[in-house]
Amino acid sequence: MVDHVPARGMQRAELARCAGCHLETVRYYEKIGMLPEPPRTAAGYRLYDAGHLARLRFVLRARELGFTLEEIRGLLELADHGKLTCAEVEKRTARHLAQVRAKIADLRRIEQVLAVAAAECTGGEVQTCPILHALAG
Amino acid sequence: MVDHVPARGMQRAELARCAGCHLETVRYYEKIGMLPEPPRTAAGYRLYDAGHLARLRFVLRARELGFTLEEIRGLLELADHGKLTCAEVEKRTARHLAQVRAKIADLRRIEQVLAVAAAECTGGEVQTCPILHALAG
DNA sequence: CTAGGGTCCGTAGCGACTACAGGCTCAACG
DNA sequence: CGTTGAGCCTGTAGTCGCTACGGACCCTAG
Repeated sequence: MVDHVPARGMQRAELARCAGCHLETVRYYEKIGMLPEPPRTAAGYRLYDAGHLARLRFVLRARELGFTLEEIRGLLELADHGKLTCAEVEKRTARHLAQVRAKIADLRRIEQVLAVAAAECTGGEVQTCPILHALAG
Repeated sequence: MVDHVPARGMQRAELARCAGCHLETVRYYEKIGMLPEPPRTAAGYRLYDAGHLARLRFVLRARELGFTLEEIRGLLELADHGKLTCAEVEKRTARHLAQVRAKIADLRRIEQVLAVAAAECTGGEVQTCPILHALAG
């Protein structure tokens, strides 16, 4: 019985499936240096192990949390060079959190404008439509 | 004394300045059909009037409110074909508002994860860093 | 008459993928 | 053993909404 997440010998499709990402994303991350180049079979097929999977999962999770690939690259480089300190991670997280909060504030303003305009809409004439009025600024 | 927003004869830079967008955005919108092609001088310079300005402002405002250019194109087409009804505008706005709210919900989840992890961080060992723990999923 | 700005055009770049074309390899089935 | 179909390989182009750039005109002031 094969392990659910085999430690070595995964091909690209299996790695993607285990990590829950698109097949081509794996190759893309390799191309831009987010994943190391894996060893290959004689025929040139990539062979991934659990280390690759962990790294890919880290990248994907950080993406889910809204970090850019450049920010993630920074975190990975810290780790790769043994310079990873909790304080540094916290600093970068705080910066990112501020960006997330700014974005939320933006969207809430947008939501307000749209919701107010929609609520005012009485299905009347186009000329007096509050939504179009909001859109016209 | 020239009018602050001259009704005709604006060049591209002036239109962009009046609308508050980047110079090149004007040309881009024309290229993708969001703005009509304006008349030209003998030398080929574009000449915009108040109608162009109003349309450009509409597009920019809708962009600020998070509509995609395709969505805006749809609204403009309704208007251009005289099929613009308040009910239809309301329907599209409601759809967009739902997307905005979904995005806010996404970001709030992200904010929660990051804030909780950051609050738990005690500056301890990297191996136990709650932020990296959150990032590892 | 020349210098400087503004305008013209097409094209390339960003970020983060996704999709495709054309060719190889591999496992299974007849 | 041959064929078929799936999976893998590569490079390239497309997405969205701009922004930037290069090289050629044009227009005005000094």
